[in-house]
Amino acid sequence: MNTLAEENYLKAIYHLTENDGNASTNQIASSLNTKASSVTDMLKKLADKALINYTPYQGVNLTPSGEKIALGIIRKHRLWEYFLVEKLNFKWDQVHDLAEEMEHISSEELIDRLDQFMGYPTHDPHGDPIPDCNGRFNTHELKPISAVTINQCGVISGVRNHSSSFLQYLDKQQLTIGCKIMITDIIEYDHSVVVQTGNKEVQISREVANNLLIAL
Amino acid sequence: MNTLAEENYLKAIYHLTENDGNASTNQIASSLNTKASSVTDMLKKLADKALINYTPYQGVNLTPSGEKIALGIIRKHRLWEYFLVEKLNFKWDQVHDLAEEMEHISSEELIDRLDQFMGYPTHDPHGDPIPDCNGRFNTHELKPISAVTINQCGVISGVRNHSSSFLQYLDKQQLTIGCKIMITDIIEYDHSVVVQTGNKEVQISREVANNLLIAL
DNA sequence: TAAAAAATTTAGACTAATCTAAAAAAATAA
DNA sequence: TTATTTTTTTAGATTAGTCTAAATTTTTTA
Repeated sequence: MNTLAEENYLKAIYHLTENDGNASTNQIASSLNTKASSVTDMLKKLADKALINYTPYQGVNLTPSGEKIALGIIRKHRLWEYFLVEKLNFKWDQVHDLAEEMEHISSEELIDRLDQFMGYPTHDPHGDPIPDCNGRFNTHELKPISAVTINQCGVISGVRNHSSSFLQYLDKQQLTIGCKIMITDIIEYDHSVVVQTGNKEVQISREVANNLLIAL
Repeated sequence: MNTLAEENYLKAIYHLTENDGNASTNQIASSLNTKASSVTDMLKKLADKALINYTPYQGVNLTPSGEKIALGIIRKHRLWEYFLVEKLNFKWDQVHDLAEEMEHISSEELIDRLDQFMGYPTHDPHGDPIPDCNGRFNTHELKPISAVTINQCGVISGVRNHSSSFLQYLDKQQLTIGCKIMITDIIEYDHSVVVQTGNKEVQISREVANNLLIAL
């Protein structure tokens, strides 16, 4: 098995390389709140274990076995988040740090039984897809609201930022997962977006629009 | 917060001093599968934190704040065991090691919500009492079967050994928590005990009788 | 109660993960 | 294309928890 620190590095590298190609030492350091020199040390260790491809100064990406481990951790994280919200009635802005701890419980059988217990959910409370026990999940195309044109409709389906302050703001504006919305105006001056949700209209900043994802 | 190692030491000391007075360095070492010298180091650290009373060469016991932490961990352990058996359909012989890992998840709120979700159970799957959120629990008097006289009746209510081999043996003999039994004979030669359970009679060794607890 | 045995502590070393400071490599800019 | 800046790595130290071996204290036994 891998240590807690190793698991956190693999998960960070997974997320940093989800779209692009390689993760840099500094990117990893900042996403784990650690120093670049610590990252270098760990990269050597993970490379020795054949979990990452590492060329000094060139950044890293996951090998198939590293990716498998990362997906296992992400699966656990998202299933625990679902459990916390659906069974224990936590709010979606309260579960991230808890799941961060629970994702390191090692048993595969436990997580598979938890999955079954909850009826094999496909998405966590923030709209992120939950990998199945083989690490597979559907990546439906989501767009940030900032990338959508006027008069388009869609369903809020994900967030790019999981901080509780952002999620609490969305709650207050009633912009939560599953809401049908329409983009009614885009302010030229500061790129704010005016959104029709249910019976009311709200105006959200470019920053918010960038971090709120919809399915068209 | 305390480290994982500290929590394990506090829990071990709690169990070793549950009945008697002080836990010795060697007792702690053997219950944690570590060396006496490692234990001495940790005892100093726990004493510095005022979690144990430690006089060199004299063994240790918990201070009130150490006991509070130990009871918190035991509460978590037993609630997770209950969850694993009642909600995820694990067998009672499969949950100990899993709960050993889960008991270190730190959130109080999580465990209190889990407690509520399950309806505030009072005993775990092995019959051990679950401390409430203030660390209180009832200690009903249980006796090992080896301490009971012929013709006495009782209900199997606990075990002193949590190993899966012992629990699997009890399953096979249909000697599980809640079973009504009667002691029908005690073999003088080797202190085996003959027990009436349901419609059949089984003979159990002194060793087993020592580790199986009943309420009279 | 002195000698032997057992239990405990001390001394010194090791590993994993981290850090700061300095050196080296790569990227950027003049 | 040389100098400057940024990024990354190396060197050496630190902390928590552990270990082995030696020293010390306590307990047991004769």
